[in-house]
Amino acid sequence: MKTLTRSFYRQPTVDVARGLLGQVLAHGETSGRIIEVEAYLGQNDLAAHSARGITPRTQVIFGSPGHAYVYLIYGMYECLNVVAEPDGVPGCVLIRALTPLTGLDRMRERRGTGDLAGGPGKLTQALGITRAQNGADLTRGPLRILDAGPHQGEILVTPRIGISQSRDLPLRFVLKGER
DNA sequence: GAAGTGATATCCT
DNA sequence: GGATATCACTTCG
Repeated sequence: MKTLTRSFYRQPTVDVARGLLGQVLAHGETSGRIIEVEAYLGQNDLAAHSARGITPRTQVIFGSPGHAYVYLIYGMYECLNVVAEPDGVPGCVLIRALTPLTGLDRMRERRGTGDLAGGPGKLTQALGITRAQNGADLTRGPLRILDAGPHQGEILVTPRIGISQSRDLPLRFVLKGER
């Protein structure tokens, strides 16, 4: 499988979000198919971390596309985002859920029992992704997204989950039947 | 349905 | 400098 190239990420955030569905997120021996994502825009989107401009934490969102934005939420969970849009333009895609493909034993080791990658905080644990990967290049290195080709199946579009602002925007994308 | 957890941003002195 | 409110979640009851 080929790794997704920089030009794929250098697109409008919503296009990157839709394009990521069905692709394969891989970290070392562990990997999974992306089945649920959310887009976070830079403008007119108060739920986005980048909404109030550039800060030490949000600078990678404004940086080069195809890099990872990893942050800690609620004191205990990491969330993985993919930076979209050209350099200097904010926009990122939150990876919300995977179906595990390889390295299942390793994932179980890291997660313990129960669901492996059905939520944003779970999949980072299962793949061993932490803030150490913040800013990592997804087109090279151990953390990558692979091009699995076009997926068959419908994309469901819904409002985003777990946010208090800009709830109405239809920016959550799910592969139908994979949820 | 609620608690737990700590970094971050935005106030305040 | 310091205090406080908020938060793109998970787990256990």
